[in-house]
Amino acid sequence: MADLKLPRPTDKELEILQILWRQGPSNVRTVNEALNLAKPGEVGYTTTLKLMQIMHDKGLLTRSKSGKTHIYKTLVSEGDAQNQLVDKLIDKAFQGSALKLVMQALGNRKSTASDLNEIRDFLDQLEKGK
Amino acid sequence: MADLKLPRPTDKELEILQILWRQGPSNVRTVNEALNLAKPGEVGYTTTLKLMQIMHDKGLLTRSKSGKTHIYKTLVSEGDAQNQLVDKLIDKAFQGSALKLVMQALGNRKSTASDLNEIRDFLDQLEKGK
DNA sequence: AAGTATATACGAAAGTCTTCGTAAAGGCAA
DNA sequence: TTGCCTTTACGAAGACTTTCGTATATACTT
Repeated sequence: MADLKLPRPTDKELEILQILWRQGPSNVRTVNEALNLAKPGEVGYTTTLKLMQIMHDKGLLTRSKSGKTHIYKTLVSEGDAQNQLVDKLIDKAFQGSALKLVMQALGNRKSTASDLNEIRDFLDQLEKGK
Repeated sequence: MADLKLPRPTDKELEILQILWRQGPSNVRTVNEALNLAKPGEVGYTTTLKLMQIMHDKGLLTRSKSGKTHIYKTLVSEGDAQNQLVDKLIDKAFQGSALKLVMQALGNRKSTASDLNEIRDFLDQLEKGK
């Protein structure tokens, strides 16, 4: 899967990627339905089609023909995409400091005690793993 | 300062905000110079001017005349902006889970031991503060 | 075969972001 | 005053995103 760069994943592109990550390879219709379920405003079928065609042109998706329809698959893993987005945010808004982002993310919203404990465990594992 | 919504802070807008957060109230020339210092590609003076005018129109900046020039100030605090960006990222890419974002941010880049300890302390404070 | 439903392809419009050229206004110097 | 330098204002171009209408192809049904 590796290191494909999503140059500037747009909002809609991200939504479509999310759907494909969850549903696995899908045709346009399925994606369009999921898109409309998630959000209030309707999105036309051809709009979704066009978006996915563009993503295919950009190399974000592959497709294969199954009968008359195309089945699309993502070429980026969710983790890779998340990492790139986090990197970008750290760079653009947190002076390159992951620590600052983490503190901001934790500080300004309510976390449950079990969430906090989960992070503690995670920190322990990180240090062990060295 | 409070809760002004930056609707979709663009890359350049963010850069300009960063500069204003660091330098404090500034005129266009100063901001333009800082912009060009930070990055390789030149940005024309009128480009910077236009961007700041638009940000003023959008309500992101105020300005006051000092002699012939305008002095611009931000209307959003850095913390507020960071929070909005983090919220958006959590929503768009981490299924609304701050925990997931934090783990991803910590897991996939190297953190120093003192960073990790700082986070532990921070977690302790969070729990105490309840 | 004809008709219907579903898919794809294409092109274009509207909106936004970034860029800059050019013109106009204000102040300073000779 | 005349001319130069700095600043602002305006407008428009080019790129990109999202949207959809329309046309064309492909299959299924009767």
